[in-house]
Amino acid sequence: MYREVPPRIDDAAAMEEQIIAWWRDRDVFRRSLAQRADAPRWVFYEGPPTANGSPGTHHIEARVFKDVFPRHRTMKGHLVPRQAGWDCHGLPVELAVEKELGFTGKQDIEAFGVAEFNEKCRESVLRHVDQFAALTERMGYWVDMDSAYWTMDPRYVESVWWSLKQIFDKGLLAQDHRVSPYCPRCGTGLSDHEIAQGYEDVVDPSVYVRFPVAGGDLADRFPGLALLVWTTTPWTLVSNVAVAAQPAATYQVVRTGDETLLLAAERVADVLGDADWEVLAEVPGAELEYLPYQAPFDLVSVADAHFVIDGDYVTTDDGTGLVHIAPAFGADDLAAARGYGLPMVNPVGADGTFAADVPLVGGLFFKKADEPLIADLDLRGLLFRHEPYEHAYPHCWRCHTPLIYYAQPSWFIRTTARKDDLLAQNEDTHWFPPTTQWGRYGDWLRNNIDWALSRDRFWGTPLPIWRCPADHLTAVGSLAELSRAAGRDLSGLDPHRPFVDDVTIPCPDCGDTATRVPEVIDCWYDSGAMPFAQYGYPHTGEAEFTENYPADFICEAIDQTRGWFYTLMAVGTLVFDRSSYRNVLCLGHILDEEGRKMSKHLGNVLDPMQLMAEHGADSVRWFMLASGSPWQARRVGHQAIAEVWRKVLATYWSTVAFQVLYARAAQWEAGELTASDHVMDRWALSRAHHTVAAVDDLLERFDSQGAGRELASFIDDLSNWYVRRSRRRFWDGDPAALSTLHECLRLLTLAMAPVTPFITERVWQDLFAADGPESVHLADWPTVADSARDPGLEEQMALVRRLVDLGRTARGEAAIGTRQPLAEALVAAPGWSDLGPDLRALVAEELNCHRVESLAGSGDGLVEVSVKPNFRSLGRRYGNRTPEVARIIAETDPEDLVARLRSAAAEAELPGDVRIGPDDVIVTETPREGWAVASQDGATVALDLHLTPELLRLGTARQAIRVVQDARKSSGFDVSDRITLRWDAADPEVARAWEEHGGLIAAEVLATAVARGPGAGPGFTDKDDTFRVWVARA
RNA sequence: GGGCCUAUAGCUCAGCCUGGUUAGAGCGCUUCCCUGAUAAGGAAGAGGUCGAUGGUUCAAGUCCAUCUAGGCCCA
Repeated sequence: MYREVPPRIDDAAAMEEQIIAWWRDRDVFRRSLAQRADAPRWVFYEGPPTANGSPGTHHIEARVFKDVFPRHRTMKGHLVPRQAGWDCHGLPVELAVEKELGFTGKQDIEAFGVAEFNEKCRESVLRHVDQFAALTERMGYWVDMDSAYWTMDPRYVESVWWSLKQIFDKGLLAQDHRVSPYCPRCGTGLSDHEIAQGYEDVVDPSVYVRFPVAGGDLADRFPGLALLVWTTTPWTLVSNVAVAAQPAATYQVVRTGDETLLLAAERVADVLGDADWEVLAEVPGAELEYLPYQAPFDLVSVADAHFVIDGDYVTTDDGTGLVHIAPAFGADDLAAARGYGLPMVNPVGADGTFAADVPLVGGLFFKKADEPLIADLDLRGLLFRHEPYEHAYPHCWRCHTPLIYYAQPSWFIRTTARKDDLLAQNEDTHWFPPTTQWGRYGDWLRNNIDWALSRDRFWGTPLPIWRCPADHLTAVGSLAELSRAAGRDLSGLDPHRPFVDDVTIPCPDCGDTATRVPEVIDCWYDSGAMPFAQYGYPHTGEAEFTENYPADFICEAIDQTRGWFYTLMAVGTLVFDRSSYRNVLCLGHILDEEGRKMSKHLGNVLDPMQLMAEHGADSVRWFMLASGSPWQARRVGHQAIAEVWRKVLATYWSTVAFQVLYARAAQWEAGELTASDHVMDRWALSRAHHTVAAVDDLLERFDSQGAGRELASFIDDLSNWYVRRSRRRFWDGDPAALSTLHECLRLLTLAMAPVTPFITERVWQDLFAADGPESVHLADWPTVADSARDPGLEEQMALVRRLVDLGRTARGEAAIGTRQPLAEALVAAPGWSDLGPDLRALVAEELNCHRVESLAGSGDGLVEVSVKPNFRSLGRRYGNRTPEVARIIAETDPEDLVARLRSAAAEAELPGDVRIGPDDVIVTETPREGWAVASQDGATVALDLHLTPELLRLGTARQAIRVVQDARKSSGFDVSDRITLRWDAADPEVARAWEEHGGLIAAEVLATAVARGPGAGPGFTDKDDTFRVWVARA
């Protein structure tokens, strides 16, 4: 027999905590893996969260999706290895520690000691990982945290080293220059994150400069022609090597005053303003390529330069559409200049001052050089215009020094050399949603630039390259290799700074002493290496890696397109010539109730642990999975989550509690499914199997929203139709009903287990564990029996429910409550004639009408027939004649038309050579008079409103039953308690109703005795006080 | 500036791929009904120029183009 269960779960969180403890005690997660040890694998990779702070609600989102699909696949018979991982390195961790220590820069860290600082970073990571672990367990995310990979583990670092050596050996890892914001005072580059904190409004000079054209066709045609170039950083003009033009834009040669200028057509009016000007010629931007010009300064020597190049990124929204290129001081500039083999000219030193030997500006701080340079341009007649320009410019957030975009040596992975391979790998990857593949992500790949790998920082995987004074480079792939190279045992070395920095090796090329280069690597490389590094491959874990590569499924939020989705694919392609994953689910972000991004700054952050404490993890999970589209940004709020419990999970539980209540009352024992011909049983089982099949299919396609819709709809059907309609059978302990609901709940519980693992576990324990696996999460996905499916019956039941709704509408309009029995209802609806007697009886009972008949059979003249064209079927056949055919149908006598369509021919020929069948029209039949009628979509229900005294007395009896039931409930009686019943009524008709139907009333309310006359106390009365009743336990 | 996503009821979201003539659900509001499991359920009402404009089509919330606004990512 079932265990007793409470009618309601008042504290979902407490229930879940018990389940968590139970899982832990029984080691259920590990066993769910163990029992699939030899099963085919469905590999999942956990993208490691950066443990630099407390987990937020967005972490739950991704982790719910990372959990539900592996659970589903596990039930389906796969082994789904799930190893947790923690991203330990990187600037975010360093910044968090710097903040804790009150540091303001690299100098502070160096003074503190790199070893000590890195130790603090390690501690910080450990601290935050604990919080993630707590969240993970609480939300029911099953992932193996005991064997979690940590990117700071020596074994992991060694594996990363090995892969970097592979890339180095392929010639794809090299040092080059990278333009990045740099603080000349602090002597360090700044990350994007830091720049964002330091924008300040400043006034810079905005100068328009003439670059005289130095040759070519245009120079011949327009002597004295000059390019007009706009810049807000005059100091970079010293390093000019080219001018970029937008190839797709149109440029004009314009005469103004006594000079001739070239600039973008769209800019002419803005730039020349009120001055008189005349367009002499138009030139497509693309034709300007290689047009030579005279450099604005000749202070440093630049060879093979100074011509116009194509610049796709050049805009004509401001400036002149001609952009001066100084590769040392702009990322776009550097990229564009590289394409033309142009040199990089950098006369500015690391301290931000011009080299001493540069004429005019030598020794000046870069910003201070603007003034003398502008004066010099003016003197030489090259300055066209000079005005102040106020704009936001990045400053160092620590010392407020203006940053300089500055080319610094940096290590790159030549991903551009493998771009075609990356695109090919992307071609073979399944993206959800599919648009990401060639949209956001594909676009990023097509515009791929080399991966700037190195960081001038402390807490990261050290770049394993040793360099000797002769610049010979040696890549090291493991501590063992390093030991061999160094000639001493370093197997126990912590492969972090500063310890690796102290290891020197003799250069294999020249024997001189090689020291490690100072950089650490981008922590995104660490996480991209997780498919092999989590096993320490190839130094250890060969078998695990081979079995688990590549992943079948990964899942993160959309911001990872340029993050983990990319690095995982890139590292896989670079090292193993294939991407590391096959299917990728890309989630939208979680927003607050106002649609804003959650941030500490706005104070709109929802603490995930608190959210689960309040609503339960199941409700939060359901919300994340099923409320809105996974790949769309969604708003999360308390109300929406509370609704999940109320509408879905509480209803599910309540159905379970109902089953338990009556099964226990009937001493019913679960066993084999009791075969039943009852139409409700057949329908419920069909719906259950339908739901299992649909949820299965939807989860296969990562459509958790669709799966939630199916589950919620079945829960509603079960609770508000099957149970409601079948109550009497449960009171009677009907084994077929109990067995059917048992089976429906079993199928539902299994299908819902991946989504809401807690409540389904609870239900499993209470109802099913005795006859099956100990845990629902050790159970197999249910097999769908085609024999149980009956789509025709499901359709017929849908019609029944539609007719019942129509009947209610009709009653509502006639203001006659459902409790009042009526003599007759007439129905007209497509499909009505196919309904069996049991389903018709169902309609009669729901409508509380003694008879339900077909409207068509009620005799001629009673019924009004109207016909509407069915455009969907007509349109298919008649195309542009459809409106005309619709008009012809409208002009046809509807009664005649319907008669013809219902004749044996089932077809009607209309004027204009129109031939229509029964599907081409929607027929609505309504009785003419004396009926309450409701119609919709060709279905009509008409209720006979004529109330006889007999019917009225029966209505009174129904009212009496209702009042007694209420009385029982408010007196706190148990549903099976027998009672004695007393009643009194002044109205003789009411009294007659009581006497006439006393037996019925007594049977319905479990009264052993019914007598007229007052009982003890005030008793209970109906709404209109037509009678009074007294109840007492028998 | 570029790319992508989104825009449907007061709010949260379906519907759009595959076009069909009173556009759906839930929450909230009003009225009523039903209730031996239910924090439930049902009916009706109020509440929609389906972001705008143009196009394709016999027919557009649905397909196409442009625009606007918001979001995300990147400059």
